[in-house]
Amino acid sequence: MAMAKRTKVAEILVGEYIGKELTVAGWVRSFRSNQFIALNDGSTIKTLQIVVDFENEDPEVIKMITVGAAIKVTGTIVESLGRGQSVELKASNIKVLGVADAEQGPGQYPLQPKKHSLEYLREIAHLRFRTNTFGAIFRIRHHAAYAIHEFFHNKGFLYIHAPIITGSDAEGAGEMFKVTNFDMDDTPKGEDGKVDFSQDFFGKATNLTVSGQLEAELAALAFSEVYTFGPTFRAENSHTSRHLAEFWMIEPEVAFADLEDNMDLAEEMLKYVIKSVLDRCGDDLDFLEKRLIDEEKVKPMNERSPMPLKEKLQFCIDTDFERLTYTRAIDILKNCKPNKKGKFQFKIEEWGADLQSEHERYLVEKHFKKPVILTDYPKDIKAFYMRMNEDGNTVGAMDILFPGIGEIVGGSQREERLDVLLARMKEMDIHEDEMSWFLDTRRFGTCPHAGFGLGFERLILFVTGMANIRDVIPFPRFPGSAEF
RNA sequence: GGUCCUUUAGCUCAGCUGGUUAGAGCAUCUGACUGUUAAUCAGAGGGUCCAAGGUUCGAGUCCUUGAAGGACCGCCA
Repeated sequence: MAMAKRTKVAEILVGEYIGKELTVAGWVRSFRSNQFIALNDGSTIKTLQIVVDFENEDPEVIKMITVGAAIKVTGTIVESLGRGQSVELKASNIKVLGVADAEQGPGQYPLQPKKHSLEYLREIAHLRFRTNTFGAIFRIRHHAAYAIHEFFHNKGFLYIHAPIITGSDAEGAGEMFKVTNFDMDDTPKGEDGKVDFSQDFFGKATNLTVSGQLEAELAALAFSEVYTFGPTFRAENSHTSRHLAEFWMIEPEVAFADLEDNMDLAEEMLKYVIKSVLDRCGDDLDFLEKRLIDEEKVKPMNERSPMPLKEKLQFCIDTDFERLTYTRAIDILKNCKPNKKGKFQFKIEEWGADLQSEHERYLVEKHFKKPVILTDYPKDIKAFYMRMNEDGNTVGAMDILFPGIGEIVGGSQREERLDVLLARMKEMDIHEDEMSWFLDTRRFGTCPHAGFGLGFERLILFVTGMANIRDVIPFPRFPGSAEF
């Protein structure tokens, strides 16, 4: 038997329902005066006020209405007599579907109608969805993901599902997690005493993917324009608020495109997603903006955000990203005040140095004060598949740097010339035989192509104004932690 | 992998140069009130001060080691 038809809170708050009888279901956020329930069903950050006729209601039912309880209420929508809301539901029937034990001790409902620390909520990630902050974050995350598919679909890109288990260990993007079906206490050994993966499930050593790029390249050289959007895994021992061991990445790959096309695509996509979130998640952004301002009140002026969240997002849409070469960036950094005064932990001395995050931050937050695209890095600090420039020293790479986040996109024009690619692989000691399937694209109908990787969680950090990447993915995985 | 910070009630925190019975707000429980907006008022219960060791007449406070959490750096998205 189906549950009686219910109307979502989001719908009630914008629709014409006064005088109508309907049913709602959700979780109690607060219960005041034995009379007013703030009911949230996740469809919006807002709550619907339920007015209980406490004089005629069963006292046993009223006792079960506590913060966190799931209830179903039938009643009539009326204009509110109070000030905080325009409409409310006058309850005629209340059914408690699930109580939330409020007694002290183990089993107590851990969410109270008050501010909790993000660290505490991280420990109860299975319940943090029910808070305003995480409700807002994950509604925004959904809309951002939807906007990404929408953007690429509208442009005629094909969504390609790259494999999560990969037989390649040369994706070149970091340490990999091993995938095996072996009994770890009794692994088959070969004659050389090493683990014999030929007896494993796949008949070879396999890993979790660190990037879908190589597979996306294969597809791009047939469909012209493709993208992947899936989980990726890095077994790096990273202890920062910007890294996860499991994160979601968007990787478009475009044939017949060069570095400039690549930058145009990335900038257009970022603006599209940010605009979609601004257009569709206004209430959630309002809440997060206010939360951020409150949180920053205790910080000194120079550590606060230069502008409120929504204004920052609008600014990002309205501004052309600053595009400059690595070489020009080094010039600016070499001659900037902090460098000359020794304020940088790592002084910029000469061309070829890898930029530290303090340098990137200076360029984005102090010098240009807007998103920056850095291009044409020295070949020695970039991956083997990036296209060699005419100068023989730099490659057609591009990194997009965002204020407060740092690198949000990393991409390049790919090396499509077989001889040049082979030479680079030899230089960087990457074995040709393992990559022959990839090299086939350069052997058969190769063409100029380009692509990039966008860290989805880093984009969500930016649009929500959150500070820790562990708070923008439902169940974060990082060194020492894989809870839930 | 490196550097630094934190750990006191269910939650958020205060606790001064070591001093005798460790506090507040919220939450919980009891009662009052009943058009509230994180309701209000009165009362009650609730503590292995992260753990182990040390210094001291005396340690929540000082020292050592460990654990857990966090920030930053490196690796990158």
